Amino acid sequence: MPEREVRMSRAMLARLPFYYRTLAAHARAGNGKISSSQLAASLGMDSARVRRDLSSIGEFGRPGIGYDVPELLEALEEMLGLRNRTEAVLVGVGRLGAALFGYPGFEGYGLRIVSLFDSDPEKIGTKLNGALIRSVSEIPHVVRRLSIQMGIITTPPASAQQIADMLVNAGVIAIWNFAPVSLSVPPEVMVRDEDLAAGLSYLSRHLSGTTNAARPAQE
Amino acid sequence: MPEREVRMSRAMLARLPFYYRTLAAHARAGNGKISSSQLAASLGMDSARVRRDLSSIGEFGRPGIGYDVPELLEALEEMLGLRNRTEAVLVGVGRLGAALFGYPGFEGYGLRIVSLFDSDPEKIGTKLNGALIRSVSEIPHVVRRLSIQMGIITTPPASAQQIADMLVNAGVIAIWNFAPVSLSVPPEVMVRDEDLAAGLSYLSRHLSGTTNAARPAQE
DNA sequence: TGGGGATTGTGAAAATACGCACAATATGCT
DNA sequence: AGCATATTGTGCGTATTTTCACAATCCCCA
Repeated sequence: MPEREVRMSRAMLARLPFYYRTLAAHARAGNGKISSSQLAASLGMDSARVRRDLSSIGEFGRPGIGYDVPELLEALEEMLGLRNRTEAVLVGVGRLGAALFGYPGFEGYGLRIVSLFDSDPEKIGTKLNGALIRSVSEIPHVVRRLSIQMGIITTPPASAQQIADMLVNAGVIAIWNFAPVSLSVPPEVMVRDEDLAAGLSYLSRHLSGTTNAARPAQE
Repeated sequence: MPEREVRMSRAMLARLPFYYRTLAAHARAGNGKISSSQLAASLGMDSARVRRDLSSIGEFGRPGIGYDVPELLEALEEMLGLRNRTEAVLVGVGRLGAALFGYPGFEGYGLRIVSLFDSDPEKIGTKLNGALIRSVSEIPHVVRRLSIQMGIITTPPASAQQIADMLVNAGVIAIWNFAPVSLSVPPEVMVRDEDLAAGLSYLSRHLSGTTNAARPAQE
């Protein structure tokens, strides 16, 4: 029953999606095998790190050969939870919210946005790409009824915390937060902050010439 | 002339935008002072780390008092390069590209998107919010002529590398990449990958129940 | 069958990053 | 003035992460 001691560091976990992405590209290109050095080169990192990361999720490599792309891909999908279909609600149908809702790429990751909410009376009741925009006051009802686990917040920062509270109370356990504020949530709820301004700052700093930093790691 | 030994770790650099964000919110709320513990609480981190980070960019705190919000804010703006106006071009006017172009929040960070490009003949020549969408073949000309330093890539992954090459050749030194691929660029060019799918994976993993990880750090 | 070249997995060292704990400093109140 | 309270800046031990380096493993081909 000792499943295999899965000892995964925080930093490594953040890298898994990048391995996945690169492997998927290789799979599409028809490569059946890939070496740690190739993978490292594609991602601009060290090959030893790739090997250690991959070895920590299982034994997929064969010495002298490399990694089996489909096999590894499958393991990563499993590990990343991409095989589960996830249903989410999106709150805040502004430009960003609309873009996310229309983004076709999420399907491949098992995500489906099943309901839209906004607080603007002008928007409530209208449709976006065929989906009805509901009042935020309906969040508790809808989320609970559909047993939604994920909430996507694309509201202005001022209302984000309040929305987060509503979502959490209604049973959401994962929040994808695009509002530029840090949310407080109970420890069992996972929050992923996607702060566009932070990314922008990173680059601005480079442009201002104040820096001499090397190329940043991803994300 | 020893400017002050600015020794900044990579990890710390990634946190600066979050300090900035939180401080800006406090400034708007009218608070003139803030303590490391308040700041830490807002961001869900340790106060010692806040103090060490802030002390490494200068001496802004006063023992027994805390930090002067406007002063610190100014220092962070300087440090993050937010005082420079940055002009950028955006390539790939799909849903995401359009959302970014219309996003008003970037102004506060000194970013202005001055030109849009796409390869779709249907889009070329049309306007988005009053801005003309040009053919990607005009990238070299426009970027060079306007001395643009930043390129935003919101194209499909397949063409992202090619666009990156064009941008770099035309003189761009910072790339904000929303396409889910790792770009190869010369070392002097800085790339920031903004991979939405990576964020999604992070949360999916939690939902699949495979995890027992605590709340993740930001970004 | 055996040697050569490639590549993994990992022990151990090095480098980073974290957080505790406390001396030093500042304010306010009596 | 003197004491109580608040809060910074940082030395230092610990934990985490990265990198090096190499034995072990595997395929290919003669």
